Amino acid sequence: MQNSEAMALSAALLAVAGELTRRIHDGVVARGFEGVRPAHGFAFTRLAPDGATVTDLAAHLGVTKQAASQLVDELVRKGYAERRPHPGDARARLVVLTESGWACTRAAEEAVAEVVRTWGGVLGEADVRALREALLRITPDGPIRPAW
Amino acid sequence: MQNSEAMALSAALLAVAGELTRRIHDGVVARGFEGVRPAHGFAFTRLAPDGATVTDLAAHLGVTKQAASQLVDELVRKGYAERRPHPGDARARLVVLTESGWACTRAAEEAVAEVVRTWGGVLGEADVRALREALLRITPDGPIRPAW
DNA sequence: AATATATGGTCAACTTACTTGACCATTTTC
DNA sequence: GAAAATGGTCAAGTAAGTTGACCATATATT
Repeated sequence: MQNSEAMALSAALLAVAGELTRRIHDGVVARGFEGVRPAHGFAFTRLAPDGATVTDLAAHLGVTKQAASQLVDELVRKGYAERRPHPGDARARLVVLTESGWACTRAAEEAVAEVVRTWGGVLGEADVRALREALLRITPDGPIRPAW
Repeated sequence: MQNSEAMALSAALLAVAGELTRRIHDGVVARGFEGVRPAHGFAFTRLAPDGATVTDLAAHLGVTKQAASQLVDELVRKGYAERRPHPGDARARLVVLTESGWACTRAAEEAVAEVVRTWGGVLGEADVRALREALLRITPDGPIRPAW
């Protein structure tokens, strides 16, 4: 592969990722959820199943636990999450989504589906599937990190 | 396409984009360029051919011209760019890369090539090509924006 | 069992990378 | 030639992270 082709791949990947983020955000806002930032979405995916501790969240997001705690403060203030006592560890607290938090999560999923549908319109179903499979194979482990 | 498949695609795309950014940054640092942020790379790609004005740069990056100006201040302070009078418009200034700026650009290109090579090792050349073509077809116009 | 160390969490202060608002110099429009 | 638009900067404010200090509880050491 030529150097310029690698650069084109890199630029396209980053541009598409930026556009995806923007359109998810717009879609969530369009569904009536304001004051939500992209970073909150990644917190939601970690909180969604059964809740998580602030420390879990910090590791998932790749930030300090202080930053994660401030983010939880914000989610609580906006009514998307709440802190509950942690069963079995009196130091810890379990952060869980409220009903509003679940609704916002569903809105984000709808927004994602909408964007992917437009990609399907351009590429066709088979190529979208191939894109997904290729990306899954090169997906790294480790914390979710902003693309820049 | 199922909703969960769309979510998997979205998550993989964002994770790969974040990892790419991180590895480019690491590669540039490993080649001896310190104090460079990912955002500088996008500025470099705009400045590279013939230079650009601060306003051009702001549009390219999707930020205010004040922010672009501050970013140029930083690049100048670090020796990667310089402000020259603009030929044909005495209001404007042409921001161009210094030799050090070009060297840093080349280092970033090498780092990108290195990452894409590892993807080639996992996917094979044909699938990397297909990935590039698919991404190019869904690449949006407009300013480069952070993925979150 | 008692003590030492590690872990979960928060408070406070600081930093960074942006923003908005005001303003000046030059260019373009009419 | 005057009015409006454009390129750029200065200054101050804001958002989202950081580091450092600290407390409460849990785990490990002896």
